[in-house]
Amino acid sequence: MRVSPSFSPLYRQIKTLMLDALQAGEWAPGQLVPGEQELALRFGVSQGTVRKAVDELAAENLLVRKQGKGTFVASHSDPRARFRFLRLMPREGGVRDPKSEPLECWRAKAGAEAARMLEIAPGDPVTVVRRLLRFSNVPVVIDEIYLPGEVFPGLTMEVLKSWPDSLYALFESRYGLRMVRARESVRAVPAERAAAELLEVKEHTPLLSVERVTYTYGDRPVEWRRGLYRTDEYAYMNDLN
Amino acid sequence: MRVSPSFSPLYRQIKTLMLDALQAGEWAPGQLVPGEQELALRFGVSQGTVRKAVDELAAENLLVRKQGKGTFVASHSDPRARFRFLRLMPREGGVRDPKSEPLECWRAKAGAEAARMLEIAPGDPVTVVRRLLRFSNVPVVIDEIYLPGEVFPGLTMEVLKSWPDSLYALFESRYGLRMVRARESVRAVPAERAAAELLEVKEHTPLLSVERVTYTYGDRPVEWRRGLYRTDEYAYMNDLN
DNA sequence: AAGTGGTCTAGACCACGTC
DNA sequence: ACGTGGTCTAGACCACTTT
Repeated sequence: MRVSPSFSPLYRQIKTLMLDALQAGEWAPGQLVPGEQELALRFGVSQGTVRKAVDELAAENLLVRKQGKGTFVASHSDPRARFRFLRLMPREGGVRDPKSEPLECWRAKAGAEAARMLEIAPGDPVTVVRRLLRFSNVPVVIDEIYLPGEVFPGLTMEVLKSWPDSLYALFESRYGLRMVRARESVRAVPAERAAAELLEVKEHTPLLSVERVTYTYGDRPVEWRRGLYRTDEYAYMNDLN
Repeated sequence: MRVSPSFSPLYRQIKTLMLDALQAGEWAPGQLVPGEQELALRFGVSQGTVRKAVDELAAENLLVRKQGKGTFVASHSDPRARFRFLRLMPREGGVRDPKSEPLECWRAKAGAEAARMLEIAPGDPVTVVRRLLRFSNVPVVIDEIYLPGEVFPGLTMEVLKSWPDSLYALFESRYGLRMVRARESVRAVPAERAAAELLEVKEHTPLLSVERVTYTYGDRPVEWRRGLYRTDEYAYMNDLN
């Protein structure tokens, strides 16, 4: 007898409930979440079932387990997660020491492409940020970042300049918004005049064009950016499994 | 009291034993591995412990679980795994329909860089393969592939031509060697004369340079390749978690 | 000592595929 | 009907951190 045309195991339902709690901000980034025993009680299941839900959330980098201490909500402020999405690494060993320098920040209306990527209507307000990334004081990356205005109100140059490091850490603490996953599309393009000057390379030098859409909880896109990377000293590293 | 300075849980030891069996060829690619109950008996642990070991091996794409049927050794012949390492996708939807055309195949001695990448001695024999990948009949990728001669004896143009599709499927069935993971390093470079002609683009057109080292069981490097990708119609897609 | 996550076991039952 | 992996439970004990 067919009983369950769309069967969903208990631990997945628990996982969804925990996702809801994360999205609603009940547990904020960096904070300790209730123990497994307590969650088991709250959801009326065994500890093992909670454990499986937490396992999956930890595998997706939404939670971080620390033996003996507890389970925490992942945070962009965590030093180990600071450059989680930055794949650019030195070609020859060495260290990666990025410094962000905001260049511009203005308000605009979403064009067709930005609207499609951010799943908003064309003409909706967006905030655009341009910035330069230096590694060991050498300019390596230009980013142009499109953010839905509704999601990031009051974002100005002053605010950007007051946050020396990660944009995502700023978003997290100022807007309570955590970036969960991203998808990048990488191509090779020639440097245009303006980009060449900023990156201190000759015009037409091949650059990596890295377009990224970043998603928060619930697969909601909240950032679209295009980066131009110099790849003479650095390379886009990727592990394939 | 400190009891275990280097504690290793049981399921990891089981996992290692299973890795040994895979590496030794006791279970060949595509084949069914013994059931969890049987493995539990063989290793003298509970089914749950075997399960955790298999879980990790499945997460690493070494095994594939199929409910109701059993657990199988992952295989490059599996249609779903055929282009597991190829990140190039059409920019505008559409389908990906790669056809491989071998261009050259010769024997050589490993240079300094190839030797370092393949962890062999400079001067050791290597086989070099050059090939062209066409998508919908358009040339998109040139690959130059370095293989340790010891590992791939008797590899010739005739052999390559007799395998229409995946190189890795060939390696697997002819040499019993499975590619487990890879690391890619992506940069933007200008097209040189020869590459430009093959890819039917103008000289100096920016191309993606994709260098890949591929590893088999036990993190043993067995392939080093450099690809040049046209990225006008296709892009290197990457999911960040 | 107490609390957390991590491991291991044993057993029951469910969903899926095959015979 | 049977065998496979998938889920769920309950309980014991281990490893790590803090009090």
